[in-house]
Amino acid sequence: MGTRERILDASLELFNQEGTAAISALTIATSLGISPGNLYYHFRGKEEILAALLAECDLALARLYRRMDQELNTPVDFEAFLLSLLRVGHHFRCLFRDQEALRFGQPGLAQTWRRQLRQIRQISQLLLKRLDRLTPLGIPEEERNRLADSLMLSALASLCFELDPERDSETQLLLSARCLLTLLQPYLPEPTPLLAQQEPLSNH
Amino acid sequence: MGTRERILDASLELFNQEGTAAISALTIATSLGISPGNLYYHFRGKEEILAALLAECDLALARLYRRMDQELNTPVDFEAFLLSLLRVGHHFRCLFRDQEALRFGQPGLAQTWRRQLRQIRQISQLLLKRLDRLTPLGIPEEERNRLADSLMLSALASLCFELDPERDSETQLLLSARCLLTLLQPYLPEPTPLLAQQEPLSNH
Amino acid sequence: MGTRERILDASLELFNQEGTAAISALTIATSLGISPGNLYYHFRGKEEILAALLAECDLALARLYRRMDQELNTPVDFEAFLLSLLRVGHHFRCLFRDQEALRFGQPGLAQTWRRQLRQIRQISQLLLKRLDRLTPLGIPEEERNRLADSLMLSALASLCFELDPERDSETQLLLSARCLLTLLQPYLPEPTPLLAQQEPLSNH
Amino acid sequence: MGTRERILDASLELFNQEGTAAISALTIATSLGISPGNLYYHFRGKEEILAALLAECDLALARLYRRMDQELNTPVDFEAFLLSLLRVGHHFRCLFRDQEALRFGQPGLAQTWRRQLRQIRQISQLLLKRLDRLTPLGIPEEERNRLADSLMLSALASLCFELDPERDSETQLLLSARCLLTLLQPYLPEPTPLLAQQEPLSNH
DNA sequence: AATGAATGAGGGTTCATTCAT
DNA sequence: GATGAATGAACCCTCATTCAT
Repeated sequence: MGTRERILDASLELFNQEGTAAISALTIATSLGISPGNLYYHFRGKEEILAALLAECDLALARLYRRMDQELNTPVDFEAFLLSLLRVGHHFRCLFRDQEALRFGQPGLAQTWRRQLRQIRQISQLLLKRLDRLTPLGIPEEERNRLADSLMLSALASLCFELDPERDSETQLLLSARCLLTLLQPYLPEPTPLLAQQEPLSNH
Repeated sequence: MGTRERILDASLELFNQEGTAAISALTIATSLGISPGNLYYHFRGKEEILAALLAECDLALARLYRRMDQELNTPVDFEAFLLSLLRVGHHFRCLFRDQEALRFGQPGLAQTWRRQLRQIRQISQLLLKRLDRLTPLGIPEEERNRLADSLMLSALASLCFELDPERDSETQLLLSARCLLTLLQPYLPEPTPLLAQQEPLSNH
Repeated sequence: MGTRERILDASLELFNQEGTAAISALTIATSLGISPGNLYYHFRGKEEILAALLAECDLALARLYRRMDQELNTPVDFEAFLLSLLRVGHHFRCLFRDQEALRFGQPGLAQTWRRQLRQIRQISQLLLKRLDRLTPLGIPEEERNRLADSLMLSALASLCFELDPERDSETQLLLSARCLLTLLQPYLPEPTPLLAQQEPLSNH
Repeated sequence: MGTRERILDASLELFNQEGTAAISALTIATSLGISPGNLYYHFRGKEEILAALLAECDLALARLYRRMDQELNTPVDFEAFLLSLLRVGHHFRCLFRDQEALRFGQPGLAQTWRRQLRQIRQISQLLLKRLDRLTPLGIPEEERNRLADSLMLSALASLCFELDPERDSETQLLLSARCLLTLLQPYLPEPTPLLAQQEPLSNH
């Protein structure tokens, strides 16, 4: 694996663990056993690393969105997608937690970030539109979009705030997904499989 | 107004505007026209200021919660409370946006922050419990709590992410409230007044 | 003496001795026994120190110019002025030697520098105009101005290049002054006192 | 053209444009489209490039000096030589502008530089000696040498300071030459052709 | 209460230079 | 001859924090 990729991986790991503010360029370099000069040979600084991670996240979401367009054919697929989305979000969770660095850093970075947020919003609205076609939700478009926004916000917040920090991350993801499905529950004809499960999440 | 209070006010203002990371102790002191030494006479550092703001937020929420216990008697009151909560959150929005400083700063601060998050979660669950008594939601307690979590997460996220950054903050608050009420809509016998309004938010 | 002044003095000393490029902010601070932070408390960086030195040089020349306007009444005064000018230039010689830092540094610094050069040019032209009134040089204004430019250039170059580096600086100044007066010799009715001296400069 | 020559040419170009301090080895390599390793294959560093340029300048001046010895037969030739000298100086102007790098760099470089300055001084003195033979200047040798020094200093300074930065470089050279000839004017029996011209430099 | 000069650790960044390929 | 990743020293600068006054 090339040095560039190793830097990105290590950075994401460290950023997720300790927050972007707490991690200096030197910390990243040291954790990889490379010199600071080498790190700056590959990235012009911490912000450029963040930008690269943002681009990676962007790409992962775009890829997921394209698959959604093709493969979302049953309500069960919907749940799978929700989990996939949450998984991507969790993988890049430092990006969602560190609003400040993204909003008040380089102007270019802030702009990219806003674009990405808009994209996420669109994905969530299109997701519900798709679901509406599979099993009509029985609400006007405007209300459906508000519902999509709420879902997105809940999802983003679950990445930021970790309601149950003591659980392992996989369980957290499932709990988050459950929470989101609960919001959709009233509009669906029957309970989703995930919600119907008998407490599989508590035996950890 | 005492210097201590002026420092807290100015800090909150600056933190909200530019993020806690971008604001140094000197910046705060300069913006107030006082010396850095004087700032350190009142607070041992930036983190202590954050801790004080956290305590203020805590207090405001506790006060609100006590009022809720007494005054939440009709579904209409519920909306008012939601807005009040959002307003408090918006006033202290830097606290919700800067997860990193709170989670990875002084251990004491991180602990206080986690306690506060738990308190907010409790408030939201009690809020729904109250609402359930006023107009039965028709769902089991567990589902109601998940719903409360989702509401809370959406609310927190709306403080962090600003879906419509071009709108003024009052409108943003109303839009957030609408989003949250949409989530409750299926469980309520009739549309809430806020949702029933004919597009009052667009003519600004 | 205040720290600010001590920094300027030490910087000028070091810049003159080893060149501005070779002297880092840390070197200056260390030579004064103060911390780098303290240096940056007084000046935002090396360029700001250079700018302050430039302003000091500017002031010294302006003061000299005002005196010239009042006190230049005999050809003998002229010589004294020439020496005073050379002395000021020698005191700030690093400014004349390090064209690059001044021309390619901060735009503001470069502009100030160009203004100063224009001022020096004016002083030299006014100096000759004055001299012309005291003892007519017998040449048209245009030629007189070219002569003034040549004098100025010779003077600047003598600050930059040190033709006799092994001599002490006072002797160098006198030799420079002699060189400049030689240029004026053909236009003056009688030898200037400095030129008439019988080799006083060689017995060192 | 070999890589070595291309490096020297590009370096001189960049050094003249932006100053030697502002140009790093990487900048030179990049401007040529070669790798930094390749640059270091040809030169051990920036200082060695400067040394090579210094040697080139040395060679150009020595060649000119030899020609002078043979071809300077009329006062008109004198003007031509002056211009040739100025042209060489202008071509290598970065060397004269960046005293600091040359004086405070490698000891070997500084020594070479001092030798070169002495050579230039000799050339200027021999130039005047030659001129004296063609048209007697009527001054003792000592005064003639001081005159030669002044001429040299003016010439060097005109390379460093650019009195009229807005003019193109060819015009600047002609103006410099005029300035220098003005200094000789009183000693010459008749106006030199360049000075006799009716303002040919202003209609550009 | 308040000042403001001073500290020093640490972060970001550059760059001359090397070396395996 | 040439590449380009890698090194490490040094530099510039910020900032939380202290302390004599």
